Amino acid sequence: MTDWIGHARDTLERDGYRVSAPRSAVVETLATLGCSVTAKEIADRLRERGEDVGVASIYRTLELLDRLRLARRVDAAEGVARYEPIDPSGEHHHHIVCESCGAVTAFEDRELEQAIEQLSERVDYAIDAHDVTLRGECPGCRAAGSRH
Amino acid sequence: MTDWIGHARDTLERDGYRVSAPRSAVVETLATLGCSVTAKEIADRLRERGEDVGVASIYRTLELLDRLRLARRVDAAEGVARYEPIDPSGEHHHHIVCESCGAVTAFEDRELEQAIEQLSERVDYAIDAHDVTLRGECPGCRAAGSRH
DNA sequence: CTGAGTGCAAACAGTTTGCATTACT
DNA sequence: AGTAATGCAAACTGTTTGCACTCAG
Repeated sequence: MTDWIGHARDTLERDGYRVSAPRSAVVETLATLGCSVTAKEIADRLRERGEDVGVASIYRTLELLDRLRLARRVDAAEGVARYEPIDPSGEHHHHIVCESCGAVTAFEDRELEQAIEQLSERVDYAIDAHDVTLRGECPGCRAAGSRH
Repeated sequence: MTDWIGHARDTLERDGYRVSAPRSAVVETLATLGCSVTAKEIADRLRERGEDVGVASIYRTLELLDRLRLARRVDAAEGVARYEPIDPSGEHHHHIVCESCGAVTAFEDRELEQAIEQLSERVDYAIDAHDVTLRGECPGCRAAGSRH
């Protein structure tokens, strides 16, 4: 995980982009926050640390990372764009989101990946990515007995 | 499909909501447009037909349909909320979106559903819904040889 | 010195909300 | 009459863009 930061820096450099301080800060923060991160979360975290970065630069950096396949946009919850680092090994996970409290949990499932792989070969699109989102009630909310 | 309209009307009525003209219009339009529909598309369609409905009412109706499980929000593409009718039989599909042109195609896959079902039993959330989105290049864009 | 990158602020797009009006029941 | 629902317009939220400025190569 930590060396994703190095990988990202290298890729940026190799592709002729400058590894500026603001960009580095966004990359590091994205790596730290890890999974399903919003632009606002990055901005807040950076502000706390005193290394303020303008929102525009954050968005531009995230878009760049997405374009370079260093990060991906995940469409779990509605309304806000969320990003997460892409592991160069190709390993990835998906998300379960709680419909009551909004909590997001990650999971991996070999069977699911297999089904998607096979499916991808049958369709007439050239598939290069996929997202799966499960929705339900998290253990905490179940215990609280909240029926939406 | 057509009788989803009746089903929706009945449910609204049964639950004590008025089946007003604007609501009906939204329900019918959603049924007609079918898969992965935005509020704007509904508004436009209705305007064309002269039965103008305010955007606020469209959003309120869609939210109501979502709450009553008559429709669901699909998180395929980023930025806009898309809705589609829920078939009372439980039958449903997922989407492939073209990263070049934005086209959306629906698909169904038994294997995939099975994998998700099994997975759902293993996790500690009470899963009641899921979304799968494949991304790639549609046949048209592939032919056009567009590398993003 | 030159252009890539930044930050600000204004512009935008989609969605939500407050409130006076309309229209079922 | 009483209240659910509507429509408008203003408010909001998240994101993008134009532009002058900065800074690294």
